[in-house]
Amino acid sequence: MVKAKKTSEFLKEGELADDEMSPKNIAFCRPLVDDMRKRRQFLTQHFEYRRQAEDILATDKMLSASQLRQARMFGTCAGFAAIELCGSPLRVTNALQLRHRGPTSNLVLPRGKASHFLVKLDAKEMKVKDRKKVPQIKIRKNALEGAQTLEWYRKTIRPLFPYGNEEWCPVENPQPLANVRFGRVQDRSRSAESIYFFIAPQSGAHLSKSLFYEWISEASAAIGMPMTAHNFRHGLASILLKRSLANLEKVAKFLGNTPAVVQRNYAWINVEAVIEETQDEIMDEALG
DNA sequence: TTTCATCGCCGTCTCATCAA
DNA sequence: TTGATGAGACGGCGATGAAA
Repeated sequence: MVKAKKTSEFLKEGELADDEMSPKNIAFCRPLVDDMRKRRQFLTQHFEYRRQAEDILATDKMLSASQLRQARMFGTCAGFAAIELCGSPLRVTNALQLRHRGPTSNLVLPRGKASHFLVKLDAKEMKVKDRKKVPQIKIRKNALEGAQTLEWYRKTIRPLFPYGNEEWCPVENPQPLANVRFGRVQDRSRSAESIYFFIAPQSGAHLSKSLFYEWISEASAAIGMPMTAHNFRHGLASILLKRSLANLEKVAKFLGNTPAVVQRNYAWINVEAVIEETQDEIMDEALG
């Protein structure tokens, strides 16, 4: 094996990739740390997804199947991005499997005086099994509109899914998609609302990761920031580390990774940041 | 034809185990 | 106690087939 590593280009590349972020991900993150405009676009992309969905829904006419798909896609991406950017960059499967109903619910909706959403992941659902590393995550109502976007998703987009509205969810013989619009087809004798916050278009199960990857790829490209779902984690970590190397521990906790892993993945930022911080220290010494 | 679910492959990451 | 290693889980993504 050692010999093979010395001779095989493929294995050499694999060994290298194991130690650092992939070139593709670095290519995505670099503009975020270098370009203020890109950074702001990344951090507020949920607004743009929401605007796209609202544009599609701004009609009194029945939606076509394609328009319905687009509205669901942009709306779901807005909700997902709000969780990642205004709450915590959860792993994709954890976010897609959030449940706000039922005995295993792990997403608490705003109620009473509380205006925030609360994510309460169990250690069993996390890649990191250490319970101490699984904090509760508040998604607050503030200027970044995390909670507002989730509330909008819940009230406007989620009911566009067959199992997204308890007042008219079909249990058997689902209505044609064309009729699934703002609850126009109602059957109060039926109630099978999905327990999942993000719902699969054709069942009451959670939105599948493959379909979501397709949606986020398409939606992000449409707003001029092509990315994958996992790029939320990479992007946020890169931005925070670029601000200061002292954020290393903070970023590790934020991502649910170990500091060693963060240091290894974002070494390319560290090198540049170390040089810049050192230059600043020299300038401080020189100019007092 | 379009949309979506499922499957599978490869890379990445965490964790448990073991040797130094 | 620390570092190396391998197993297993998860992320990323394409291929394929079923259903509308």
